[in-house]
Amino acid sequence: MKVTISDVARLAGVSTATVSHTINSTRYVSEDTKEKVYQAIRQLGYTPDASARSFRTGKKKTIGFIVPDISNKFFGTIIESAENTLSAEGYHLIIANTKENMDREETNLRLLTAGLVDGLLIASTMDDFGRLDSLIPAGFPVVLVDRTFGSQKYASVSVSNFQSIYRSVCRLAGQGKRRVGVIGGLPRLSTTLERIAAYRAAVADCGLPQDEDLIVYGDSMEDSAPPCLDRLLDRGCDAILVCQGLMASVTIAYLRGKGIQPRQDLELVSFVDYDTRAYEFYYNQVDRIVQPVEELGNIAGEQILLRVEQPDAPVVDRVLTSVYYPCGKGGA
Amino acid sequence: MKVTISDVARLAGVSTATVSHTINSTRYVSEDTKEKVYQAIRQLGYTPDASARSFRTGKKKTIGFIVPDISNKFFGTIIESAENTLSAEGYHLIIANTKENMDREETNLRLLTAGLVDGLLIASTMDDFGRLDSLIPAGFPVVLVDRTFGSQKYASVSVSNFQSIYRSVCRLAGQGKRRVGVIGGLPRLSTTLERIAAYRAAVADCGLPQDEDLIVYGDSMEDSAPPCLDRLLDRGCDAILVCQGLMASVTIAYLRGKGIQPRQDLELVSFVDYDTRAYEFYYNQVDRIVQPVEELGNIAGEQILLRVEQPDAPVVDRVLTSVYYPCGKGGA
DNA sequence: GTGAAAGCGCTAACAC
DNA sequence: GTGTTAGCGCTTTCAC
Repeated sequence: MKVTISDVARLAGVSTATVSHTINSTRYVSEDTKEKVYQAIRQLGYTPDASARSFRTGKKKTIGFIVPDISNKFFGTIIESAENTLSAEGYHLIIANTKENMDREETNLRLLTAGLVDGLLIASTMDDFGRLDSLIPAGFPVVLVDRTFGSQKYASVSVSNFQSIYRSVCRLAGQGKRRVGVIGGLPRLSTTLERIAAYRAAVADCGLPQDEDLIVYGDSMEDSAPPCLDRLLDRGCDAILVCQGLMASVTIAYLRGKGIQPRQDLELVSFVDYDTRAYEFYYNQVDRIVQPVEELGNIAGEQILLRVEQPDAPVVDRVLTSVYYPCGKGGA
Repeated sequence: MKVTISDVARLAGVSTATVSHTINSTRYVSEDTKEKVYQAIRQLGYTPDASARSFRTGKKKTIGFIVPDISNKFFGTIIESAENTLSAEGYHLIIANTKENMDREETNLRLLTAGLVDGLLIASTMDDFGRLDSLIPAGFPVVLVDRTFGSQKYASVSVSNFQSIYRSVCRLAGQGKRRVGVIGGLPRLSTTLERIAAYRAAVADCGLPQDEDLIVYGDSMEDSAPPCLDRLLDRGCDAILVCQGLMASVTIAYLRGKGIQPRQDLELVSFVDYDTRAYEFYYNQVDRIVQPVEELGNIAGEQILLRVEQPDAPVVDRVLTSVYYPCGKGGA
């Protein structure tokens, strides 16, 4: 049957306390005793039971991550770097996929906060901060990732694209483009709001026509890109800004399929969520906005660990910035 | 402080046993009593503690998934569909990323089997079945996903690409292509072995030159595609088969960047791991081999649940098949 | 139809 | 430097 700490204690001729302390290095144990304990552990093939341990200590050594779309490489990469940081500290990651669905997010929040995890990373798809907030028990360690809300209640890590987008539009204007269309993600997301705001500001400042028809929204999933693009092409754009990585890569493929050459026929500014090297050939005819995806995940991991271990640490709002690479140039 | 089952029992004027049975519908409770219990639960905002429960019952309602590369959309999609199946049954998913590193896989196996999860999905990067096997406690529920080993010891779900690859090569030969190059993933993986075997068989059967220089291997990660491709181009291929989705999409981008038109300058057969619709324009000049990725994930989820709930269920080896779509045609 | 109470395996306060 | 033991919150057997 299952080998317990008492079995080990008995065989080693010591108390369970000593075995526990030996395993956890939590008080002094003489070399001799240690040796006896480890010997017994090996002999019995003992592994401490994780459930019993977390039950006893209240720590699960597990962080939950509520993600809108795991199959999106953007989130896949964030998860990867967060998991990296967490596993280095002995934490595990539980993934919950919401598919941009608020009810699924609600269900997952309820389940995960019920003693399953020590803390939560949330890339929320909620439109209403109140709804999110009401689902989080008081004092529960939370870090908002990528998508934020105005409130200072929870720590957050996000990327500001205002400057990148603003510059990209100005540069298009400087090249003589007049009708600059924009494709955004889900309209309710903080990321989309900021991006569209930057676009509007630049369009106004550069004296471009402020035509609401030039702004179209997708649902942040792949399939929504082609219809968005078709609408903008119908409306006679001479440049298009695609504000979401997944939709951007689909857009480029779609354009090429239609025989429309980026750069020659249409100026394109595209979000790139991936490691740029492998894809440089794919994006070589478009202006790129590159988000620091891995850094986002790393910081998210660090921040949630901090909050789990020091719940009273000051709430920080970390805002990273994306980099704008005009086509043909190397730097920003 | 924390609200426990005793608090609820006290307020409802019943025993903890009754509260437990009410919550879990595990023995008859009168309507009246039920009402009192639920009332107390609501009033106190009680949530049963998941750790205590799993400690007591030994069931964690959690499955672990050991993945080689979360940021690869292929695995992202498998995770997504597996999580879907699991969450419908109240299970959670813990992700461990190995980055195709055997030592990381070993560490994760040790951690996850130590009472953290009820069962394990493994897309192993191991070259040696013995090493994997020795890390899994006897009787632990395991399902091998995508990558298998000859042994019948564990249940598995995988995709056979033999037929697709064989046909694609024959078709290239039929079009008069002679020097067909192939790019494989990590040589040690069962998936790579089968794919290269299919290639060899077809090359031999079709009477094409059997030149070992036409077979190159990457590491199943993005960055390895361009050098592989350069080597094959140097060796004068008139057709190339890319046997891994991530490397395939990079290959296409790379070719286009070099001004080499698939179809015109070079025939291309490419693995496509994604939902085909959104990307059809990207792949419209290449022959495609499409794996049933979502189905793989769904079945993986079902199988591990089966094994967790009935450890003595017969060990099955589910082999799905990919579909070959010659360029320009709709069906297989 | 419901209650009393044992105990899952571990940690940590207290005792020596 | 090490042992004794209470008890974490829950499920479940046994009893009535």
